[in-house]
Amino acid sequence: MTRSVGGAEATAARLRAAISDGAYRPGTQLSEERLSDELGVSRNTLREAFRLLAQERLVEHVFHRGVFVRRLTTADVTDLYAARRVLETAGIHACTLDSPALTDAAAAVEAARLAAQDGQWALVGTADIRFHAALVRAVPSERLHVLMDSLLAEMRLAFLSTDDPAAFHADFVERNQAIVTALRTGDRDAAASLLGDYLDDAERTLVAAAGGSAPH
Amino acid sequence: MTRSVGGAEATAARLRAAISDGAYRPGTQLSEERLSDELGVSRNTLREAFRLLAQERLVEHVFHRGVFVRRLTTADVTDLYAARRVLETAGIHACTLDSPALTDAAAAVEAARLAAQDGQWALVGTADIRFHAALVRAVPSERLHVLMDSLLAEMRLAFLSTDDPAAFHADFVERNQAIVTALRTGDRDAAASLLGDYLDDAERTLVAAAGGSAPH
DNA sequence: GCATATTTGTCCGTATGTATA
DNA sequence: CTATACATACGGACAAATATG
Repeated sequence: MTRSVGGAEATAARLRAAISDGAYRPGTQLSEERLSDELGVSRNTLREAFRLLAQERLVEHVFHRGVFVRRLTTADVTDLYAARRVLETAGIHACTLDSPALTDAAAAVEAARLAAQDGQWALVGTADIRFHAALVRAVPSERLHVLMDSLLAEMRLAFLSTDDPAAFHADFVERNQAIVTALRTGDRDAAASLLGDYLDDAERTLVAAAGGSAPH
Repeated sequence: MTRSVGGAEATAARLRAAISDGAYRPGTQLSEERLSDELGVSRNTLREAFRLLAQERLVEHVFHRGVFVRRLTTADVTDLYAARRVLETAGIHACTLDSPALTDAAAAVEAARLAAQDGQWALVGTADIRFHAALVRAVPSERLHVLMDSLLAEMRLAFLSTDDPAAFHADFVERNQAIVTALRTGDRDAAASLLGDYLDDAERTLVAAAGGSAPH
């Protein structure tokens, strides 16, 4: 289904990219009038785009006050990782040797490794995210896949809070590789254990980083 | 001109209830002009309500054709149960003896039993749904709770396809009780096993019921 | 295949209520 | 308390796509 260039979907995509890139920092207000003028769309269309982004929890809709780029609290980070543990662990246990999810996960690790060699840190981060999304793909439920994509989009907000988002991802390339290796030998319990450690460490790092930013 | 009772949120709530009650059968189109006149809200407000319901997957938005009450395919039912298995199993394993989730689940079973004695089958269905929602509450992630609520709202569409939605829920009251008993003795593996059987049987029943309805 | 009517998509202007300065 | 800014909702208008004859 193709949308017009000025449609709500396209507007949401532009804002999504801008937020992920850090152009609009967490906490900044997205004024309807200013943005509708800036992006060349009507207020109604912009409001529809806001609704899409609010659904993804990238922006926060405060009643009668406006729309703001979401600022994650430590509670948000904890919540996100609790959800990821459930989904990714289920993915590990549903992952068979011939599962396309395993192939995709392995490909993501390889892409991350190559990007790291070239110093393309943004690509490393994207590949890291793709790896975790691939794990959940082993569970045969598109609804869970959609949720996982949403959680990972929200994670990008957390990454923005770290001093060095690139280094954050780079540290985990080898650990992703270890998970793939365990899955390839059919040792799902070992893979689940490695994943659990991964998530614990990543959560600790991000909670520490988010601790500095005061809520609202 | 009748004064509108409320905004988009209230309009969505009214439509949600009407759909769950079967007033609008799956597949029927929800005309903008007719409904905005019927509910006493403007077209813009109604469209806003449609977006909320589409987000919950209760209605389907076809570009330039309109909004329809969602008609679940067998693939949808399978997908829903795959997602429920992941979430509810995680809830079982996160459920401790002093967990509020266990208390809520037990209360839901008791409410279902009382309603069944009085022949209040609609209440039995509501309590059954509340039981499964309670299980997932043991997982400390609000994002998963929201997803579970969304999945259960979608499940109501599947229940509408059964010949006798009331009997469907009534059959499972005792099995819910058995799960609670297992959890109270701390035997989470037994509870998970009982839950797995429950979900398998329920899925089979609904897939058989949904098999008759052909997709548009 | 074509012309028509109907329905949806988008945008505008305005009025009202609410929160903030 | 007043003034400002903003979100919410309404009604109308026209464009675009679809359905119908």
